[in-house]
Amino acid sequence: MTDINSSKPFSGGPNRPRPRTGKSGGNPLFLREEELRQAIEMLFFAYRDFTGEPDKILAERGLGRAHHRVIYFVGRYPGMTVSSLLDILKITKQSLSRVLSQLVQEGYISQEQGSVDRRQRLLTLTDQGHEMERLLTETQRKRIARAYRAAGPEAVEGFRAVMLGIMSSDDDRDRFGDRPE
Amino acid sequence: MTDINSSKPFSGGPNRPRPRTGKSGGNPLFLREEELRQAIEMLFFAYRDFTGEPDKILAERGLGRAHHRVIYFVGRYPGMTVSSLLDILKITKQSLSRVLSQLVQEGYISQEQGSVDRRQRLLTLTDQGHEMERLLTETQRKRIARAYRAAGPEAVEGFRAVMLGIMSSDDDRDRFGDRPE
DNA sequence: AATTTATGTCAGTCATGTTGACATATATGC
DNA sequence: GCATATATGTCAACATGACTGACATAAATT
Repeated sequence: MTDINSSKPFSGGPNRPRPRTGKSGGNPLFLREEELRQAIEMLFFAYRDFTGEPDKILAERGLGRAHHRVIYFVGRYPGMTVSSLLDILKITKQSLSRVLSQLVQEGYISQEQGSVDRRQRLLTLTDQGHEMERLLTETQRKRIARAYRAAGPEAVEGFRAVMLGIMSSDDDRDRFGDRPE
Repeated sequence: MTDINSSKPFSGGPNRPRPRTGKSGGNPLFLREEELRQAIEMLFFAYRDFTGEPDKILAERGLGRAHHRVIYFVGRYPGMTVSSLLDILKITKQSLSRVLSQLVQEGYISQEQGSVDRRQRLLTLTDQGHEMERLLTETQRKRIARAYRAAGPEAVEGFRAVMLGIMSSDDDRDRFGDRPE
């Protein structure tokens, strides 16, 4: 076999596998089922590619996706507390601890005692942290910008509405309450 | 402190962290930056919740998210080959191998020698595999259905357009070429 | 007959998540 | 002031799922 087809799965030929759709032709549920499955797959493919570039950059520096998340959200909410971060990421304190202390140690994040509640360690990015944040987020911002531009403003509204609907909690939806006017 | 606020990060008070937006007020790039960051975060929150329920079900049965992906795509493309699966998942052969052989051993997936190319192992779900696939996918289908219903058909079109734009490769976009009419 | 392809496997490593227990400092309620 | 709750950190042990690199086999292709 030449390699003409090898990079394209299911690229043709009599034995090309076809999606299994469960119900048969005229059933009105058929389309709905197919539509929903496509959404499931789109989420998988889009998220896989969305995280791919930052993952590469991180790996070159001995960091992982978990570090990216922490850097991202600390950059987004400067002075946030550890518990806020735990609420957002929905991982355990121990999982965060490992990642966070590494980031502090390697100079990406600085901790400062809270003035109101002195038990809190308020988290902020160092200059190095900001630089890394920009480097990582830039790839994702470009990707989204490209998709938004290609799809148009109405599509963007639709995308946002569906994404909000997919989330489980109102608390998370509320983060997006203030639309950019 | 009472727990009135503890479940809602940033729920108020003078010290509530605010998003850092980089550029200042009147800059037209400001809104764009905020809009793009919201998209980045929506992808994170939506995907986190989207995978949460299946992950729980899987964990109860000693399986993980990787098993779900394999079960899902084999259910979707019955008779698919191992290399097709590798192309879709974009993981290494070794990573897939462990997951796949466990699924075969535990009776979720059966392998059959290809008739055209006898090197191939064509993958299909067993009855038990189908049952598991339904169990797992049902939670995600319901979630998407709810989001689609709430957002409306135009929003769904927009969602699809943006998701396609986020993907890296035309090969993946092509999977969604045949719209449900 | 030589090469390529499809698949499988072994050994080792790393990142990231988990649970459960325990420790410390600080804040809050009575 | 004392008891309790909260915010944070830390230890040990473990599982999953990704990786690399090397090697093996059978079948297809050239």
